[in-house]
Amino acid sequence: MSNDTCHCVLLRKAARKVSSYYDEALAPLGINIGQFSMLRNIRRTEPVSLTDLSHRLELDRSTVGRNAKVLARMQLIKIGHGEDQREAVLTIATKGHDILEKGAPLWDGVQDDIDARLGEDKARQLQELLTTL
Amino acid sequence: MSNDTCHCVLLRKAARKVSSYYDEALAPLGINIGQFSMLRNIRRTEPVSLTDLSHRLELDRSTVGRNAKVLARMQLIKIGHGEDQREAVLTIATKGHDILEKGAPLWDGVQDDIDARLGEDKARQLQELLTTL
DNA sequence: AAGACAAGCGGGCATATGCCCGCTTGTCTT
DNA sequence: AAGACAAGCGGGCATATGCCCGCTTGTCTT
Repeated sequence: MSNDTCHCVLLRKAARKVSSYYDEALAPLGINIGQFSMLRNIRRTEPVSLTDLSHRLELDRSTVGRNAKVLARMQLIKIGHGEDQREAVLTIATKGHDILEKGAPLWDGVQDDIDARLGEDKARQLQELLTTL
Repeated sequence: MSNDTCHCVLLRKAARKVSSYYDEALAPLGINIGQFSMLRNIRRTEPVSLTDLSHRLELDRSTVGRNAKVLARMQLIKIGHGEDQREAVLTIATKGHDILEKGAPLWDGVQDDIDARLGEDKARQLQELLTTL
């Protein structure tokens, strides 16, 4: 079997490509899809620790910690402490809420484009397959 | 719509997850799936320039250049010059052929596992969808 | 032939990702 | 209460990715 049909390589290519669609759409906000997604996840469960967030995002904790620092530097989130002094606790900052609001329609646009291009059936198929892997 | 159904985020998660399957299988060779895939692509078209390879891999040229350096440091490929003095030309080194041979069955194993888990139909569906994106 | 223009790279900058190690803080056992 | 053990992080190390800038080399126009 050739490399062209390797699930992994195809997945990685597709992920890069689709990410770039979202990145382009969000570019006016100076934020990429990874950051936007992380911001959304924080909002859903704030205040949230790095460890909890890393489980939700299925990323390594140290990765989440570093990515959080980038968001904090952009003043989109605040990194504080919980009752447990070990915990770093993330909350959305004012500017973060702003970005979330402005980003939503941009994000929707790309999502809708992809859905339209794939068609309803295939879009659902894709979701199913990806969550199965 | 919630983040859980974002094509992009799902794709990225799936790509990371599946990559880790391949990485684990290839770990005994001290190589990861990205490197292995690149090695295979080089073999198919060697001698190949960075620019050509970047088109094949759908990666930025500078990314390919840096990744090539890693493979060269591992002595899996050689980075030489073409007739065009501007071109950096990649060829598989002896050790690279060795890794390609040893890696093939490991790679097959993971691919077969995934195919078996998905079933023939869904595996084909996945390939189709990913190339459509 | 000389100058304009393009092709091919490398290096710098920024972010992303995972693993390991060691430190601090909290909990649990005896 | 003290010591063992675990949880939560940060920092270091390595690789991965894209973009931009500037340099070298090749090509093309006049």
